[in-house]
Amino acid sequence: MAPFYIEQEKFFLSVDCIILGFTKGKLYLLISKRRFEPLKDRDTLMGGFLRSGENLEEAVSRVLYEYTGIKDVYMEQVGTYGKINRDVGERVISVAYYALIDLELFDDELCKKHHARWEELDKIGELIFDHNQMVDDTIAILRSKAAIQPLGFNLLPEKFTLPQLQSLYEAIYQTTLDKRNFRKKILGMDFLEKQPDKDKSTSKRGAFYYRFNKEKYDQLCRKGYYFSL
Amino acid sequence: MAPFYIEQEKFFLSVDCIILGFTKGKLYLLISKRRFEPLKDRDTLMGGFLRSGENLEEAVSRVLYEYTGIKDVYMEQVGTYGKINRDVGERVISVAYYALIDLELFDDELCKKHHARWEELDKIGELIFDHNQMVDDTIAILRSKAAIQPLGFNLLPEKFTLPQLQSLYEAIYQTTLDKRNFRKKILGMDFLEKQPDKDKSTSKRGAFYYRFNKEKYDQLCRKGYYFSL
DNA sequence: GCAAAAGTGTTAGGTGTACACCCATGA
DNA sequence: TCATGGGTGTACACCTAACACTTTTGC
Repeated sequence: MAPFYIEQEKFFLSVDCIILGFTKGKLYLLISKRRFEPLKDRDTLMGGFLRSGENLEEAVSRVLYEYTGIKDVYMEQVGTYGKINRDVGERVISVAYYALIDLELFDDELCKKHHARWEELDKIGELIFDHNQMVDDTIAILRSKAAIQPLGFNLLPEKFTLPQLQSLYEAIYQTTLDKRNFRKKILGMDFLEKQPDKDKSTSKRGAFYYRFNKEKYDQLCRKGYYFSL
Repeated sequence: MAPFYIEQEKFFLSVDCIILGFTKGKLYLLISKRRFEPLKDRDTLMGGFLRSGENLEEAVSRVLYEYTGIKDVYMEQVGTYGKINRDVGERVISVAYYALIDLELFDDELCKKHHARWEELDKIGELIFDHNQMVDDTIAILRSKAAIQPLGFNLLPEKFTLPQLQSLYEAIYQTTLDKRNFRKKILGMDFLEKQPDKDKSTSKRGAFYYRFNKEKYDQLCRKGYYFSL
């Protein structure tokens, strides 16, 4: 490549990850302690600087793997934050991505190693820079997307129960849903597969497992079908 | 500021603008000819490099003003495009914003000066780099947002008629709407103010002008009201 | 046998959608 | 007077939301 743009300025670019997990009816955010100056040891999202050999998504995957030990995570761009003084060190433009992970796959050892912790989403304290804003923007996106796309399944294990799924939606929308209406709607969509076995960890009777069938869902979409709540 | 991050790499950052206008029942995109190498003279979105003294939105406003002569435009971030080889010159990470402008305010002289032109949205040819992708992403966002937020008014003059407004929504969603149902719904929302005068440019009878009352709309929102289509 | 969570149908009210005719005016 | 686009009301189907009791089983 010829140096076409030499007269232009260059900038530091980072990626920040809003890593969400779900368990026991609550959404959790992975928070870490910043490892370097400025603002060393303050609460921060997982992040890292972009390197010249990688795409944005690759940088996010790298950071994600480093902090969680998980690969192949569902992620989406939240937006880019570029205010001149957002970083108190030097000017850094940051691209935020959120990731939804299944907490059962999560490596607790890595968590300790990075001084990272899962914090309840509605009890998050002050994070550095504009990281709280990034979290808020993520929640807004999650709410609007989860209603029209089956995003939530990324936060659950492969096999999950309907009460679990319902409590996930209740956590996302901070509301309570009618059990009967919820089941009617979600089962009417025809892309959940009932499994023969039950989860007996939360009740004596046990709740049947279901599985999200992506093929069926995609097939329905191609026929002009629309998911909605 | 101390040089905290010296060991990190820096990148070129640009902003690209998807500028949309609406007139005569159709959406138009402002397209320009690239003024420098590489790919000089090819069709491109309006764009420019970020400078160290400005926020992202300021860079967009600068580019927008330069090409259209308009200030105070409604704009939103579309996303950030950072693939390693997206720019054939050198690596450039680009933040895309869309802007909705009222074509009546538009300066045709500037258009000619910049070899820019309004192209019908569904007749856009090949643009440089990933600019077609940016346009597609914009349309997707516009469709999902216009249904739940009164965005469309940014594309119309202050005073507009209901047939105009309806044809705007028809253009955004590539569909036809029932006149009676549309009027019932939109007037039921109570933030359109009927004006005493008519637009007689499209019919002999003339259509009453309306005005979008942002105060009323905000007030309704605060009461938990939700706009929807 | 009882506590605790899982599972199951019906109804009323509201919302979306389809549909056809009269009105005002300039030419 | 006629052609053109602006404006109006109703009926039906569908979807949503509210609601209470039975089942299973470990203790």
